Amino acid sequence: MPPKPSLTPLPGSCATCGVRPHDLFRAVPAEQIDKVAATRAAVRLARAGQPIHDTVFSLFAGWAFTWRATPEGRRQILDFHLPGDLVEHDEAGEETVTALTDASFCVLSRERLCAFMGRDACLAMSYAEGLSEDRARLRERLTSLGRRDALGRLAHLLLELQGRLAKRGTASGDGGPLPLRQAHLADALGLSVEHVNRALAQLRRNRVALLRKGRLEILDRAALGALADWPDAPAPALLATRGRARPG
Amino acid sequence: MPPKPSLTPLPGSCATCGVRPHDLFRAVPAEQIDKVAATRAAVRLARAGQPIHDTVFSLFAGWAFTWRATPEGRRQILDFHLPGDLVEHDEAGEETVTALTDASFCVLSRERLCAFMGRDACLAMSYAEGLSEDRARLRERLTSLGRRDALGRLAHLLLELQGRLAKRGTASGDGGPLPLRQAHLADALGLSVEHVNRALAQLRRNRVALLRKGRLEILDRAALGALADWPDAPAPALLATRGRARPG
DNA sequence: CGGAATGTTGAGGTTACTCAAAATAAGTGG
DNA sequence: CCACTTATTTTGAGTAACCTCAACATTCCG
Repeated sequence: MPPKPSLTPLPGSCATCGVRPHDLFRAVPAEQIDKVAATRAAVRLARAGQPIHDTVFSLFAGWAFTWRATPEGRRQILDFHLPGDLVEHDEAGEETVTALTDASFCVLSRERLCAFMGRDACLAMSYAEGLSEDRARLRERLTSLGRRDALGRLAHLLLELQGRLAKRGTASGDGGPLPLRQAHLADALGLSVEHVNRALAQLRRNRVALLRKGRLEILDRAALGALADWPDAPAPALLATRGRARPG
Repeated sequence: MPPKPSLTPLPGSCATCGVRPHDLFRAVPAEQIDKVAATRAAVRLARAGQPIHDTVFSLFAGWAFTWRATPEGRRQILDFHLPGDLVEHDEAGEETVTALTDASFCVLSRERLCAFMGRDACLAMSYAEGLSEDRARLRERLTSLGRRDALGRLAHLLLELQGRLAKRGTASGDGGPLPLRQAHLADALGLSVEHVNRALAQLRRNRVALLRKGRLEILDRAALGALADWPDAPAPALLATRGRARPG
């Protein structure tokens, strides 16, 4: 028997590539598609859980994530990558990229890409735009880890991912595919797996959101948004149980 | 009597600007300096603690920081800005920029800057490089807030800032100017002021680092690095007191 | 069917928070 | 330079959120 066939069809030519409208090359006019194709060094496939060593690639199908290990064997997930995302990392650096699901991607030549960007300022700006979005996302996350409690962090991340999926047409308003294990959530949110589990249970119990079998179902978007925004102020008791009641 | 004179001399022409070697325009050749000057809409000065409403500017002297407010009146500091940094933000967005010290800066015209970058791919790449550094810094911070304890977060931030200063020649290996209040540290690290104070006290007590009167003095760089890297593993008991001793 | 990975639940401990107050330092007007 | 006010730092006591450890249940997959 041949190896299990990929669940994700391989990308065809750049001209017909389904994710191109959302990726780095979205601004490149049709007649220059061949230049895009020229930056492509290879098309590759990674199984779920496998590290990806290529230092520049454009994700075509599947999810990936970038993380950093701690000496104690823990990890901090720095970002999740969805189809269409450009992913970059130094081979030398402390950061690692791992496939979250089976994933296929186009490996790009850093040299050729840089050369292309050096000539085409629009492409360079499109690249900058992507970096700027990354930064905005990281700033949101930083705010989460710094000033939101477990429930707020979780709600915020769920909404972030749902929003990114929706932008690609992969998710509707009330849910979408979300192939994360609770361990991934924990490592992205700076929490323990057990605590994430309890927070998810709370969302489930209160019919706010449901995560199971790789799908997220948002049952009460307003409540989820209120939690994500911030623990207390904007949410007028949409959830009964936010920890035990305050003494005062 | 005229208003208290600024402590920071105003920038002269772009050609002789002291921070240009470290800023966005570092790659612009000498004969095109006039184009740089053309993107400059104004030179302005902000007093310590004042908000800066300009949406694109290049910091010339002094410090600033970008932060986000929570409905409860708390804040998360997202980044600190040093001389030479390009600072951007949406006026509409949730983020605010505030001068940390008295600061002078060149306000840039977003239109003219974009036009310049649209023509000059090198400038666009230089801009992208800055964004990439921002992202790397934010990733480090995210790791701090997610997986490091208070002492680790503090050590890491102090080293980060010291490193950035050193790159500009403003700090030496064993210290430099650091005009932050403990409240800024707390809001950047996701801690309470009191806890930051205790952590600083511990660094002081153990002769690792000293922060007072707007200056940081690093007494034991190795120990500080060990703390920053991660709580336990790489640090062979350089500090006696890391919380109370473990029972086991 | 059996093993491994993942999810769930409980008990007890630790870090960091909150509240409160005192001690310093930094400004300000006289 | 001093009296006064205000901001910042420091210390303490009690508490809450989250963690760790340890089982156990469940799902996944060969």
